[in-house]
Amino acid sequence: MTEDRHSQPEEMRAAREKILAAAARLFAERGYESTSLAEVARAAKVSKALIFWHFDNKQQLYLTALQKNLEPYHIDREELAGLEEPDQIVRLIDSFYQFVNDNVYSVRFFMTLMLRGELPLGESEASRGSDSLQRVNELYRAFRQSFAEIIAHGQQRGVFRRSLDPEREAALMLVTLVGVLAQQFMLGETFESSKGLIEHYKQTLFERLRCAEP
Amino acid sequence: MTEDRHSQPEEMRAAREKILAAAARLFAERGYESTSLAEVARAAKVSKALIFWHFDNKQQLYLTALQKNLEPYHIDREELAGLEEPDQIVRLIDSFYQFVNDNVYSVRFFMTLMLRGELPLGESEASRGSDSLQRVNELYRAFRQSFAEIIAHGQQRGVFRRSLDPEREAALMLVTLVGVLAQQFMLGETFESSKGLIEHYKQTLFERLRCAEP
DNA sequence: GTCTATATACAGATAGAC
DNA sequence: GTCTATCTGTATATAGAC
Repeated sequence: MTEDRHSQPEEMRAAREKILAAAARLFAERGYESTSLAEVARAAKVSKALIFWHFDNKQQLYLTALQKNLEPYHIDREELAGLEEPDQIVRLIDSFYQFVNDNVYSVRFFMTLMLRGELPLGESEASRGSDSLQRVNELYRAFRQSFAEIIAHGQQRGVFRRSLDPEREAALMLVTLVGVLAQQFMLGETFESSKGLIEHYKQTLFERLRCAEP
Repeated sequence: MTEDRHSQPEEMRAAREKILAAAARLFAERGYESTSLAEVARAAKVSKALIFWHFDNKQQLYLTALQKNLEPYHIDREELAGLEEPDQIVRLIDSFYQFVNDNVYSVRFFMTLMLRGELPLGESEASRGSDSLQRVNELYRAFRQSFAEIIAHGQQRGVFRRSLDPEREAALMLVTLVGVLAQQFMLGETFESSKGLIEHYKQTLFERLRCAEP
């Protein structure tokens, strides 16, 4: 999971970009309803009217900002090559939380959206909003599938128990990771305070996955 | 986890109660920002002005409605008495999801609030933060502690592995339960579709907790 | 206690100068 | 492209009759 945003100095960016950056941050922090365009304008240091020159309306700004938040991320499978399966799993778990930690606002934002089913514009077609949500779902599935593949490989190589169903295990893993995340956000805890729990989970996980000595 | 709301026929209730009921439902469904008092008034079949006679302002109505949503719930420890520890755990897990299923709106609502940090909380003191969030935290802790106690008891009776730390295990359990919940909400799944996952988790859990034959 | 009517503020959105 | 000024709708909240 890596990010390749090519960021530029604040002052040099075109107004449109400044608006998008401010909007992405504010919508993520405060949500759609309670973020006014006046606030976005102030944060971006432009006039309200300029927002309407660049975007048709509030919703379109919002959708564009969403997409901007999602585009740069992908799972980096290269970096796992050559590692033992257990290490691959550890690496994937860590990069999951690294990603989350680096993008608290966006992640919180998307969790809120999905939680409320707030895919704006109503969930009926035509709303390109669901594209963004679609992307999140893809990302989620990609993680799950990566875990499943690693487990399956590990089984073939005899390091993981063969009695397990990789898909089921991967699904449960993702659920747990998301649970830690949710708790972290919901109880207002920091990433640091969750670390103990995460380490404990890794240990638990390997006790489950690992073969008894062959 | 049981509910003991004493509901009355819609027409007979005092206006204040009708307002609270409508507010609780609408806030839970649509959130604070996007629920107008006009809608509440319409749903409660009273005038907007009457809301302000009964409540100081929108926020106070909101907080009062929240409390109404939470008060009736508690963990019913009686119902666990006499069961074997593993059965107690199964029962607690099931009643957790039963509760959630019976109160989708409220649960979703509170998760959203906590996620957005919309209420000034954080689990440690200081927050004059709403009583309601405090209540949610208490409930969460009560569940976790119940699990920890059951595990500890099971250890003493020799049915669970003694090498485990009950608090740690309970924390991880809650995280997983919340994770299933979060996924259910976020991916728009139904409770039914999560059942397979939950059953798989129970099985995984007991493989971890149970002693090898003594 | 409950209503109608109204005050006040601010949201999203437009017009038009530069 | 960016601004100031303004329109229009709707939100919270109040006044006052009954």
